[in-house]
Amino acid sequence: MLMIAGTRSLDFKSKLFRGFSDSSRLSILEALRGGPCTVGEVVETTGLSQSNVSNHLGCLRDCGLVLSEQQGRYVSYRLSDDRVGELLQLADELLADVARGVYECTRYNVGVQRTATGEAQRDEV
Amino acid sequence: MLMIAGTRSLDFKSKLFRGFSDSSRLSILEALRGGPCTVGEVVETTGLSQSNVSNHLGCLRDCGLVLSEQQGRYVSYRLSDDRVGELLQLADELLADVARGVYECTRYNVGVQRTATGEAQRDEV
DNA sequence: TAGATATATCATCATCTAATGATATAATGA
DNA sequence: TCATTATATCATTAGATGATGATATATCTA
Repeated sequence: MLMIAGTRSLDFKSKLFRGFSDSSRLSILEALRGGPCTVGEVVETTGLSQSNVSNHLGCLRDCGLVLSEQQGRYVSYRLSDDRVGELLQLADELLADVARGVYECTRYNVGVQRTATGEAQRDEV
Repeated sequence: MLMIAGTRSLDFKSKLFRGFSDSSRLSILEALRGGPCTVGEVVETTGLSQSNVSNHLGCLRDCGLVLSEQQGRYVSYRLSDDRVGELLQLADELLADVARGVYECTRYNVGVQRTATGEAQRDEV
């Protein structure tokens, strides 16, 4: 059996992409693209619940996509690397061309996320 | 409530990234990086089961990441856009620097995939 | 036409995952 | 110190997801 790449490295890479593969985490990353934010600011910007944001930020930090820094009783988060933003940008550009395909893809129900208040359901493409 | 980006476009993007967020799909995409392949060739290269590969290819096609072309009783698949490969490349480079974080991230058990024969479990980073 | 080959589809099931709500921890200020 | 604020942790639960195995659908060839 020929493996084209080490399964271990594929696991790493899939784990990396998994950081981007959830709309809540994406909204957090997009928020941080504008510069460092405290947890509270991310909560405010994204409309997600505090515990949810904290969990996702922990996930993103564990995976190396964001860095955190304690500042008094606040914790400031920021993207760990310019390439995180580059990946998001490249995805935007790719999406612009394959949007129809992604739109029609119904294999995953990513559009039906549960939220605390339902506010984040607003659609404004 | 201020949304930093349309939730609809975030859904699209998360769906796009979801195509990359599974090690089986990544192995398929890596296989196709070398050029077009039939389903059988992908099965051979990745060591995944035929129905599994077919399901994932269908997923990747629905999401616009690959294109398919019937050739007799074979179906040839290829990456839909150079930027798909670019995303993989950029991820490789980012991974090289944040590898420690991703390695230590234990929030997702991506390393414990079930396979038909277990052959794909071989680790060769 | 019949059999073989290549691919797709689909139900099932075990497992994974995100959101919630409650609670814990930590830092600040009165 | 005590109350408040900011963030983290964790168990629970509903729902999503990947692999499998059986089967269906073409397509080719003898």
